Amino acid sequence: MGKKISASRVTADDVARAAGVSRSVVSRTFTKGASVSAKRRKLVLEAAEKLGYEPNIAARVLAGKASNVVGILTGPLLNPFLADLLDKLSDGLREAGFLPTLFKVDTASDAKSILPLIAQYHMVSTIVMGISPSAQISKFFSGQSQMPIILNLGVLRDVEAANISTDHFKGGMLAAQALLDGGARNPAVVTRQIEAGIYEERAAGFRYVLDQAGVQCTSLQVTEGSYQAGHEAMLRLSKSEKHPDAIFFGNDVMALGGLDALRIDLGLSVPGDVAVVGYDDIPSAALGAYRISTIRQPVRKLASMAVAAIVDFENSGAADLTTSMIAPAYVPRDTI
Amino acid sequence: MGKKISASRVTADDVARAAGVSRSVVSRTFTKGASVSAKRRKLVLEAAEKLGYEPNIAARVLAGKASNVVGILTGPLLNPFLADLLDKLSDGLREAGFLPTLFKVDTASDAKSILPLIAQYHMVSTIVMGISPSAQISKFFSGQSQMPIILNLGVLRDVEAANISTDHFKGGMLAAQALLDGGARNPAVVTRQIEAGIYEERAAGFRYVLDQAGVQCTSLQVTEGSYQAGHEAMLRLSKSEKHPDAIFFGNDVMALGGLDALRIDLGLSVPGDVAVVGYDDIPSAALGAYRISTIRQPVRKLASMAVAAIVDFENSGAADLTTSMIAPAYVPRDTI
DNA sequence: CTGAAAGCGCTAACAT
DNA sequence: ATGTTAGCGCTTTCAG
Repeated sequence: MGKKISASRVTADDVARAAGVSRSVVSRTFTKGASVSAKRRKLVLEAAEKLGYEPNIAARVLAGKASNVVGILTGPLLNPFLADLLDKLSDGLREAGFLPTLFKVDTASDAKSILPLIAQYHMVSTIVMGISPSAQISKFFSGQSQMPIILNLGVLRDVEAANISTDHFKGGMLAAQALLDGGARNPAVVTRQIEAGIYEERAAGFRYVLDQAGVQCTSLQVTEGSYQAGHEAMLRLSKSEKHPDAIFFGNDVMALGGLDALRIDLGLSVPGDVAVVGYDDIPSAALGAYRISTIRQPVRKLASMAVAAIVDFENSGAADLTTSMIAPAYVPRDTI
Repeated sequence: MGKKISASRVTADDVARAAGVSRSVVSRTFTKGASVSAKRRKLVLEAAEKLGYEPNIAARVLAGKASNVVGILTGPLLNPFLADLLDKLSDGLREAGFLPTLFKVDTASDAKSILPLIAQYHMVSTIVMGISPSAQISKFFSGQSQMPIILNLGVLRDVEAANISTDHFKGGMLAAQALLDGGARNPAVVTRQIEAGIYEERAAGFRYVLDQAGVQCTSLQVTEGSYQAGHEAMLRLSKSEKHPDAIFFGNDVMALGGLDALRIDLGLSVPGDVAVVGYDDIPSAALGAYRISTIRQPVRKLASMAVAAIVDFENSGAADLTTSMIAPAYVPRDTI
């Protein structure tokens, strides 16, 4: 019990000695674009292989090479949309040669305590997603020599960072149009209250199209984006004076809860009695028993743009703090 | 466009100068358990605060301090169970002062290419989860001076690593017992074929209890653990000679697909005509339209034990390569 | 308790 | 193309 693990590490000097060359040659061998004769390179590679040498990143970074680690400050991974985004992000980052390190927090206020930590690691970039970037975070960014990226948090005016996001206003518009096309006369929208205005943007786009069409809209705001919250919101909505015949849920998880309330608790038919649209297009939205019509976020595009921004930053040395809004798409299924 | 970001960093020397002390004092101030007079400590802290100093981790590690980064080699995060596990793991790791960095791969063979990368970072530990630890990975571990942890991959004989897992055999037993208690006469099990034997362990436990009870069991193996796979498996099962009246799906996602096949495609009632048990207890299993009876994996426990193992390793300097199997629990819902 | 000095392993001029 | 040298920012003896 308690197996001792060999702690000795093989250094470039060891390899140099074994290969009968200087340390520089070893370093160059492992630096792409450096000049080493084929003969010595082979010598070094063989020695390295035999000794099991791997360059020490800490030393490399300290010696002035850019670190290739990018921080990901994310909200709860129980959120299927975030998990998906993280998945795509790690793929993209890895392909581009970056190493994602995770700072997961449950609330925006948790994030504060993590900021100093992030600073210590001299990341190339840190990507913020799934939590509202408070003033605190914004201020932190402006003091760092790294590329700050805010991912999918909608329109943000006060943050100095590259802002890459789904166009949530547009998403809301698509939802409204779909519902209208489906014959909605009395729509409602349930949004979630969070610092970042993404749910509000969705709702605003929704109402905008409705206004244009001269249709009134009921709004309901809940504090969580959960199944429970969607369920309760639906029940509450059904008790209001004007029974809505079409509901736009701010995300799919809430739509799931709302649908169950509608069909199981209220005994209504969807889309017969009430039409429903969700948002995100998480896997559960496609489940046979739900098949929720929803607004699909461009996860892959979001991820690849974030990676591209970091690559650009490395090449140019300057952060391009542009805002990019990517249009989502309507996915028709069986709830409209 | 293209905002230049200030690249200058504040070093311990800067702080020392500003505080009128030597660099050593600054270092000690930031090393817990070092001796610095209250007066100078205050001086240093103030100067550090004013200049926005954060110790450079790369330098610290290079100078001999243990790195606090632990690698997580994980399978696809689209797997809700893995996402959940990762979520809990990052929380635990952070509380214990570790920094999780992510190596996400889609298949076990992808993992090979990542191994050298992991070596470069001199992690304290790396945790493998959601992919089958091939011989390649095993061999890699044995050469490293870090704590290797295999998380939730079942019984593994050939790997030199701490093995922390749900007791999948036990899980299978629970599933069988539940189905038997529900009156199953003609059960079936659908497992997934992967290198690591976890699905096979579940099925083995399942069959073991059935054998004891003198009940025959149909087995079906699929290549993916997806909704689609579960759906197709169910359809196939229904066409076989002996129509099963109880199905154990190797995971909840497959159970979801199977349930839809049962109710929507086959027009059968669950649990009236056929009983179903899943495995994992992912959020979707609890959805109103499904409410799958399932075997819940001890995610929190899994995560905390992994963290504890790393903490132990840091304290003792020796890796405790014990195998720990944690019992899952049966969660009765509406499909039995 | 404090400061001086010696590295940790690597890269990047700088001379060959 | 190669070797030599000087750091990167920090921790840690070692004297004082």
